[in-house]
Amino acid sequence: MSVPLPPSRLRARKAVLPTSAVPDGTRRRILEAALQLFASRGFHGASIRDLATALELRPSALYAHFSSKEHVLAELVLMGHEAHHEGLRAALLGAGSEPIEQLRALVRAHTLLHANHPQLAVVVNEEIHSLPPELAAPALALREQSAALLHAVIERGRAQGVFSVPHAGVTAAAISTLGLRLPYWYEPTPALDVDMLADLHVELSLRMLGVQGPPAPAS
Amino acid sequence: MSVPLPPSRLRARKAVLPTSAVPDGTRRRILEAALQLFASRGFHGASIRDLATALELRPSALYAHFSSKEHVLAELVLMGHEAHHEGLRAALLGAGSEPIEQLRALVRAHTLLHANHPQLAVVVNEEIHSLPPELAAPALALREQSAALLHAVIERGRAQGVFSVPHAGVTAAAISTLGLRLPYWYEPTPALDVDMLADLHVELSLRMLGVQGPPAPAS
DNA sequence: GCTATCTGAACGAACGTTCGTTTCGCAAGG
DNA sequence: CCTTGCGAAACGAACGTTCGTTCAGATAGC
Repeated sequence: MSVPLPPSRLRARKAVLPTSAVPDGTRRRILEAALQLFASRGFHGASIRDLATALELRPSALYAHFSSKEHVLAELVLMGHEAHHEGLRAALLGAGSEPIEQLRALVRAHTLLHANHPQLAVVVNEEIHSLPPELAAPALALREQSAALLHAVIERGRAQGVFSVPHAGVTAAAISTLGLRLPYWYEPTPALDVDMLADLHVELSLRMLGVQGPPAPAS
Repeated sequence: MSVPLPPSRLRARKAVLPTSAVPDGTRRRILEAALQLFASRGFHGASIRDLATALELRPSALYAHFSSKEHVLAELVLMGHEAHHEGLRAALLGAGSEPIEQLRALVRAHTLLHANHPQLAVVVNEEIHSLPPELAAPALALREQSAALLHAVIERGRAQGVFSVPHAGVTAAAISTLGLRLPYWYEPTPALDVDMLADLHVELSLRMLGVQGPPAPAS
């Protein structure tokens, strides 16, 4: 009951899976509870018994749905990368052929995904290192593909002369990073909702790429 | 011997403490080995026995120097925050009174610290969440002071009209983030050494702040 | 009566930590 | 020069607990 609060990385918020590919049922409940726990205490800091307690189950019951604790993490990590990659791909498809529009779409999607699914963003980016290489590999492959999307847009924009950057790789890293650290400080408020945040990240990204935007409001 | 390689977050590089405040000896060796281990496997993923093995000691020997595993981490986390804060403070003192120069100094120092001490950066930013609140508190206080330094410079620049940002808080977060994610992708090479990287981060930061820099080289 | 799900008990291993003993460098005393 | 005593450091063995996981059996829905 009155156990001293364990340290927590993310304010407790209900974890929501970004996909409907996992049908309702115990398996989905396990994934959502594990997402919450792994995000707040880390993979090694959250035990199977913690997970079972959160689900009001006995530890052994989990093994009817997953073959090991690592496989639960692996599924979360893969799912997160899939949602991310699919989000970027869809955004790019919906944008026109102009690099500026494409970049706007990518940064918006990247920011919205990280802001709307902070726990998954944390687990995907931190706890993937707790997976053995063979379980992490599929996710890492997806990650490379996602990075390639951004690089391609930046390179095209540079070739067309609409982007002007001192160093494409460092700039791409900077833009990706905007989203990656979000879960650690951002929380939606009426004064700064996810949509405004995405617009701000687009603006910052374009500035880094040397695109002259509209003058900033006086505020 | 041929144990299957455990997953690792950071390429193995010798961990160097950024301070000479810790005298040579076993205590310092423990801190450096723990830094290496905690950075690569995480606090919960690295055991006292792992640490002892790396030091060619028996687990019990460590307790002559630290009262618990948590206290080893706490010392690393505090030391990292102190080095960071002191680095920023010194950089700011060495800069003039112009916001642009002050920002350049802060971003340079921030980037150099993270690039030169990647393990410490990772431990400080990720593993601090494994500490009980009372051990994390001193470091968190320092962190707030460091953030305040950046905020103050941005606010002064904005008041003087040399910076023009759509949202000061989000821009400050973006600039901090540039350094925080460095350990995960950057490694010094002749083609991109730490000094060039710091310059690039300064340039990106000034662009985000709406400062017109020199035109980017054609490369 | 088959299948899917969960329980209860238990397994061996690994965990952080404690404690009595041993080792060793070194200064003091004869 | 040898002995003695001392404090710091490391050892070796063990502690109680928690870890991930297994498995035979109970339960429930089709």
